[in-house]
Amino acid sequence: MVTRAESAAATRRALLDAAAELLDLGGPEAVTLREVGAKAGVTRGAPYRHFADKDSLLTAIAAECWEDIGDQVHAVRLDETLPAAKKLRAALQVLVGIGREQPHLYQMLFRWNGKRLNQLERLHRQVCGPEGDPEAADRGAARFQDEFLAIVASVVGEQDAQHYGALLLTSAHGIAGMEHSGHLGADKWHTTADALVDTLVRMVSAAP
Amino acid sequence: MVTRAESAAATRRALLDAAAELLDLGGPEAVTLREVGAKAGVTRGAPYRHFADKDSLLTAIAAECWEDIGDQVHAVRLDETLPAAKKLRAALQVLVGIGREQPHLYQMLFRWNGKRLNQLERLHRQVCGPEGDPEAADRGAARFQDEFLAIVASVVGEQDAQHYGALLLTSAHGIAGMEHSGHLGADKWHTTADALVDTLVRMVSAAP
DNA sequence: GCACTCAGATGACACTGTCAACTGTAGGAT
DNA sequence: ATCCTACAGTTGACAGTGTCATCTGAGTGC
Repeated sequence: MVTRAESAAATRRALLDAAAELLDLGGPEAVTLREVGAKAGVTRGAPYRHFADKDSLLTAIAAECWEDIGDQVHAVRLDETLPAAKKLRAALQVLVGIGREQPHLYQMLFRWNGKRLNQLERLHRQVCGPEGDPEAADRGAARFQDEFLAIVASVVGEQDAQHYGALLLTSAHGIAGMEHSGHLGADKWHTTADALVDTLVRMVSAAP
Repeated sequence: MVTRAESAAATRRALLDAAAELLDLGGPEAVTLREVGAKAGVTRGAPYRHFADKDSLLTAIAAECWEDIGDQVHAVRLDETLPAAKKLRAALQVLVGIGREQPHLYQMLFRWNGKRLNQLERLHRQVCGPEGDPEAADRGAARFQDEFLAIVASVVGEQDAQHYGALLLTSAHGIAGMEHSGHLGADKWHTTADALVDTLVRMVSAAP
């Protein structure tokens, strides 16, 4: 026999998995609460017992992805076999790789946190309804940032880590985005995302 | 008296303007055909006489923006008072500036051309319905690319123009995107979008 | 003058997110 | 053992949405 808490947790997981699959296949528009419920074996209203709204569900997926990214970059940072520059390259490739293989998921990572709740609404949710935990994604992103910054610092020094870290991250983000949107076609620019990342790392490594 | 063609052209313009305003205020979700029609003084069905669907309307807006960007970069390229590196910076700032001041419009520029019609569907549209001209945006982007590449070539030479052009463009795109999504907050990275663009130009100008 | 074309209006349909009200059961209190 | 409560999940409903088939009426070529 399963306790009620276990059952609820299982449903929540099933909802997340179903939503992630739909997101992967057809983007955010394809994630309908009805189909998410059907895939998870419940009905359309059930998700509202676990997430405040559709947006919170997508944010929760992004949060899990951020956590995963944090783990990967953490592993890269601790990998003793890699020289610093290679670590930098590997860390950036984590992002670009997700952008390439799960573009819709990637978009969720960097989207404007749609209904950024003002303090009043957040309080209301905290009292009355299920907490979407909109901060979870931010915390995951911050974890990644810390890991990433440590790697950057090992290449350019603590002093310039913030600036060059931001430069590398935004650039990788742009590479991922334009690769996805088709504006970085090899026939258009005669280069590839990977080559751009390499150049980026090389230039920053040699930066004054 | 107005001819029918004039009236239709005026309506089309009104639709584009109304949609652009709604897009600016509330993003793509806020652009509803009903409200676009209302703002333009027609009803919800009217837009379908000018655009195949909502997506085509948004694409048309993006196309106009690309054209505008092309003009601006063209002017920058011809400006004799600017040294090459400053031209590069100015060209990139055109993009970053739009990302800052009209973020929703900016997103339309680089989105995956949603319903990228396969050849069959495109033929069908060509025969039966109004042409959304999904290529217009691509043409506008290509125009910008040519202008931009010429400026890049004047800095790094013809040989490396494609590669470094792509690097600069993707990076600027990432800067604009992360600034918009709030992931480039000054409190997080202790730097600004403008500073990043400057560093980018400096590094590329000094590149081997 | 007349048939025709086509911009626009209108009714309808399927689908969406969301919520109020309801149901049934797990799990603690008596 | 019995009652009670909390709460996961269901169901019905509603307001919007994009989209299409159909209709209307005025400009236009003959």
